[in-house]
Amino acid sequence: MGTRLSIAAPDDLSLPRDANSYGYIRLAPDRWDADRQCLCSVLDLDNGPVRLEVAQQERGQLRAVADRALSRSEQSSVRAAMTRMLRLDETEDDIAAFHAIDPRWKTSGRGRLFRSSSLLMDMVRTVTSCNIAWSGTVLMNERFCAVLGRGGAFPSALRLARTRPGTLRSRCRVGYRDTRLIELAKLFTRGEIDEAWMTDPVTPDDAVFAFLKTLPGFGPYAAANMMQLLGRYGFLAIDSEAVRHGKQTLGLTGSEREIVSQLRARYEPFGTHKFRSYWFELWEAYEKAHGPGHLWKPATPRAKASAR
DNA sequence: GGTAGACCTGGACGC
DNA sequence: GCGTCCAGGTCTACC
Repeated sequence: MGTRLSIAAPDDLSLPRDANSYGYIRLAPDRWDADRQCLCSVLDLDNGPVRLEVAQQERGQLRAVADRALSRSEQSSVRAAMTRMLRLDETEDDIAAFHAIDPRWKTSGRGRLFRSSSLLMDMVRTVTSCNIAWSGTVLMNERFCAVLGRGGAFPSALRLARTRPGTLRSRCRVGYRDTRLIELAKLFTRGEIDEAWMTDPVTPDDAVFAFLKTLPGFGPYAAANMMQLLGRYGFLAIDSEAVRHGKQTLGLTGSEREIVSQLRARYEPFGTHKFRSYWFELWEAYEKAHGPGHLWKPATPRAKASAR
């Protein structure tokens, strides 16, 4: 007999909209069930892996159903995971502040960006999204969880740190990213990545960004992407998809360098919210082309970041 | 500081 | 079915 638990959410949260705000919802062990409109995931908890289905039946509340009984401590872990993934700790005032700077998203209510249930998972997903088509990222993460994770969950830092590069390369097909991912996991096991420091509002953005760029596999794009995943939205993660958006949707012209420069100028007025302004503009273009994100099926063909 | 080339995979394409 | 080419961001060597 599984456990059912209710999770308090901000009144302005819409699960279909806010879960489908970033492509990581489509990376194992997470999944959006478009038919049942629920968020599915696998978490590795104290007593082993558990499959979860999370739905929203009423305003201000989510309901999670686990496939086995959960201890009190495990229930807290589920709540913490959902809080992180759906950014439930971003208040309505936080979102209103974004809408005050960029009113284009006030009607739709967009403001929250989906992320992973842990910092390590966000970092691995970011590294596996670099220098590869989105379909490759999806495949890598599927294999990563299937090969290394208990019950299909995301592996622990310890498990990843103890994995041989050859295993990652041959069975998870991560290519040259093998040693970078293992080194990253080792930094976690040695306590050299301090999430509290990175999320502390007192820590300057530039210090966090500089630290991220020292991590294996993290260049300017990956570090900027991690900034938004840490709730610091004042950095633009410029990749080939951003340039494509500039050309195709915004009609920018010139060399790639000139387009990047125009993109930076375009989003500069949004200050500490610029990533969200950029991202929701990009996401809106995807939804215009493919329909609402919460109706996308896993097989819907999409370009790389259209699923990000 | 800027630039070129290697890294690795999956997919598209031509034969 | 096979071989070739290409996209994608980071890293390192070199100027």
